[in-house]
Amino acid sequence: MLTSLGEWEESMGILERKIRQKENMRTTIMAVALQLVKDEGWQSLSIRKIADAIEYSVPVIYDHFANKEDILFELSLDGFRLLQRTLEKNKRAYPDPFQRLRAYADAYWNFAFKNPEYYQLMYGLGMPCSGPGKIKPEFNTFRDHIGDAIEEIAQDKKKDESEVCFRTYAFWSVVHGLISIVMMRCSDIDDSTMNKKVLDETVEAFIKNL
Amino acid sequence: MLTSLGEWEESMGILERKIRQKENMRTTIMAVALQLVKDEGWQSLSIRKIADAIEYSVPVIYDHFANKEDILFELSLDGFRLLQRTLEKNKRAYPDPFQRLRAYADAYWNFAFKNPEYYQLMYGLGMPCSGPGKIKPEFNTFRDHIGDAIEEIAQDKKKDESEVCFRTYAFWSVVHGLISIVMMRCSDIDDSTMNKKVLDETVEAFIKNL
DNA sequence: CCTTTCCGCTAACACTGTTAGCTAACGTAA
DNA sequence: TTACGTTAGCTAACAGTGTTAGCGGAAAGG
Repeated sequence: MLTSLGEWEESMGILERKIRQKENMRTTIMAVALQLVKDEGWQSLSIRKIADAIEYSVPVIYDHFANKEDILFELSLDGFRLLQRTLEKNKRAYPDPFQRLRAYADAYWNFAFKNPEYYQLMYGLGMPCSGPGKIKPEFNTFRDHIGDAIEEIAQDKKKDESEVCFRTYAFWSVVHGLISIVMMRCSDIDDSTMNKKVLDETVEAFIKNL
Repeated sequence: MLTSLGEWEESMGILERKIRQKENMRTTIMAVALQLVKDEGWQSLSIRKIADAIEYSVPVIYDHFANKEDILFELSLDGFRLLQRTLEKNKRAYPDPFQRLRAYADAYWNFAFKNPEYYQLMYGLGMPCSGPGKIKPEFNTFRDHIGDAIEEIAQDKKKDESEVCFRTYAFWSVVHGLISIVMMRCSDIDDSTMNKKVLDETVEAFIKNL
């Protein structure tokens, strides 16, 4: 029973909402959550803000996700899938493994700075959505792509298995480490061109020694 | 009104005591906060938990810290100072710059895994206590120590300035990157001995090419 | 028509960070 | 001693958080 103008307006909002209702609620929640994270950072994401944005009440969200952490976790998986797609594109585009390694490093760099919110969710230490309990096979996407390229190079040069493993982790580490250091924005190298140059030089030096 | 030197000294004593007590409270809060972070992780640190632990009411904490973020920020600074002390010890212990680089990498590794809570606060992406707004000169401690050692090596081999800069960032990145990857515990290299071996091999390969 | 299912809501619980404002104890001066 | 000003440390509130129990009404099935 409607008892006031306020309640009537509210119910009209709900009615309008039902008219332009979209099919999948889950994807809507994810999209809205991503936008909120992009706008205000993952720290200020709240269930109520999502509920407001999707124009549903709070408990509806819990019909699709176990909890807030779960939403952030799914978002990070989306991030991994997005990165994976660009890596696979590069894999097809560069048959030469040396060129491919350069392309992978570039792709990782570009991904991180074009999608800092994803990068934080995916690789942030002590993130609510990651850690020992939350194992993501997707986490190793970048390593696996590097590994393939380095193995291809190793076959020509007859290097052994463990050598390939070490080189793979070394490459992954140097690229990931540099990007996360720069992302913390505490480095006093402020010129982003300079930062990218450091990456390029380092990658080049690494490749030369393969 | 003060009428004699004796009374003045007495009042100074009271003032000093008050200052001492105030500082004492601050360090007590920090100690308790650190313990709580160690026990339950920074995510579950709360002002009320700190208040309970120090057996004072909540607003007392705000006499010593602007907000919760400030407490985490100060904790991270303590972490940097702790790391700095061990780096300086290594600096004195290893006159040979090659040996010193190895020691620095070891120290960084040990620091991270002995004090994961500090490491998270210091280097966690998207941490409430770090980021663009919060500039910490202490952040560059590790880089500066590496830089000195690499410069010393470069002088013997007549390398130029920019080469030193690149090598410094490359070394920092590879050590930091590997540690943070392992700390995320999503890697499928589960044997920690194996992980350390990857670091050692990578560091060795890096040093060989200096 | 009545009954059953179930969608989406309200309202609550137990927390969180933060602060306004009071009380009581303290040091100081008369 | 008494009176006064300072201030330390308190209570209680505000506005927010994640999460869930339980209800109402609409739709579906008979």
